Amino acid sequence: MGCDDCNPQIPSDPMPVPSPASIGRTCTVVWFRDDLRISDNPALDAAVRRGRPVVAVYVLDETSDGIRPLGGAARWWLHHSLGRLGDRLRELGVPLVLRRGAALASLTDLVKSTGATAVTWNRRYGSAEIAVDTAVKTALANSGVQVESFAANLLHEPWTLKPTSGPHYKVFTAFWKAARSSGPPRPPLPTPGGTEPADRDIPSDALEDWQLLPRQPDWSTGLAATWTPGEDGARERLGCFLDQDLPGYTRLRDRPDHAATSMVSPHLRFGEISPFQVWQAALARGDESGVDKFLSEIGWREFSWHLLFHNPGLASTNLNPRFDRFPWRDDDDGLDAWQGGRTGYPIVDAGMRQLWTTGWMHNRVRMIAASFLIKDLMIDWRRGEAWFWDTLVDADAANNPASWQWVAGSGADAAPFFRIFNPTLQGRKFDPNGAYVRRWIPEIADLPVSLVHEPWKVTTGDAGGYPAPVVDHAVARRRALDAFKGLKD
DNA sequence: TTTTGAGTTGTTCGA
DNA sequence: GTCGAACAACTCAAA
Repeated sequence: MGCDDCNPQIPSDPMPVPSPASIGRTCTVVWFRDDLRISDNPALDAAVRRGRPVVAVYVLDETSDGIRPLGGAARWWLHHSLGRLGDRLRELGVPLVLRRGAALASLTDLVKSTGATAVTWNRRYGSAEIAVDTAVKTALANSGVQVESFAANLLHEPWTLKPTSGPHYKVFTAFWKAARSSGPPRPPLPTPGGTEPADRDIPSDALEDWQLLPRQPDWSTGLAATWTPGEDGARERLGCFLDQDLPGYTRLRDRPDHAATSMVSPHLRFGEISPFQVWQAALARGDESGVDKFLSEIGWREFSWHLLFHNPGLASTNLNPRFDRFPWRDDDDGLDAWQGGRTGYPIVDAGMRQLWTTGWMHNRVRMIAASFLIKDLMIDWRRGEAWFWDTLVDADAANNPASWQWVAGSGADAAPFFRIFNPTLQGRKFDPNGAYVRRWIPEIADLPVSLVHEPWKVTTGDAGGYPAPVVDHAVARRRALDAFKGLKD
């Protein structure tokens, strides 16, 4: 992504200063979740400030009620991110303990065995996660352990922004206006210094034993070539974006044939960088054009979490119940073609292949691919959401379903029903030379620009075996419009 | 309480 | 080739 030749202007962290070891003192446990960073981490900061040895723990919880299992791409990312986090914590004198199982049992066991007198963590906002955290807090408090939680992963706690009427914001513009006028986000916390070394013999799972990495087949080669999970990779990615691409962001952000977007989404997803850090770094670029546009993307992330907090069923239930009557088609062949990048529409297929290879898809192409599944194939948005959940490295519990519902028209502030993307026009408009589709679809790499987004018009030869369109867009569009008409009362 | 303006990302058709 | 209107109504948020 052209990041080798730039120097991020974000200062690197100071070296930790170890304190003298002490024996027999109580420790503080920091429970890491979607906040795999040591800088601007309020829970870690508070634990270090207590002046006792600190023990970090990550719990792979696949059993607690309602916790959504991680997708395959996310498991790959988690493995590498935990590895990096462990390294950085070790430099601070903090061991990272890995436990697998229900969070409640894992935490109470760890607290008991270490004799910890306090536990800290940064808040989560999904309903199942909140239920787990509440149960853990109650159990620990009942046994005399001090528990403290912090705001770390959103600029605004979801219950703090409220419209003058109604329970919560449902329109982005109003939400973001209120957010921005509520005062500037706090500055990021500095990286903590060293702590008293903790006992290193606390039993921990081995990361390898969790088997988060794909085997037989190992499909992660493209992911490894694209990403550097971890706090350092996050800082470098953001720095490169701000230095190189922010000035042209407004103009080029919709162009998948340019690397003009930040690609910090997976780092934010795993909390390797905080929105407070992103905010401060972007604003430090002064009033460069593109800053507000970029910050509003952070705003959409905030809005999605706001929606999830107030609508726990976001990933499974139409926000607009009228869509419960929508006549979704049961089309396994269509779904298969879409997932495999074989719909016959180059811009859709290029996106789906980019997703499969790298765990990421350009935002503009996500909209086109989602619109195609929902409107051209009339396949339930939940099927698409599930696929993205499994294959995206940046899928989070709020952004992914909120965005799918937005495209479907069933969500908050949603696209109007008549907005049906024409994959040919979108391809011509946002990939005018065809560089993006050629990169991901070698079958059509040699077609002239005039045909590269409409390979079915090729009369000589067979476009290298590239499939014919699975549906005729004009026909499919008509069909979708008729279906939407049926939703009226 | 009522009113009013507005609402991320588009396409097609006809003049 | 360009441009404006139509495409549905509805809900939200603030005055």
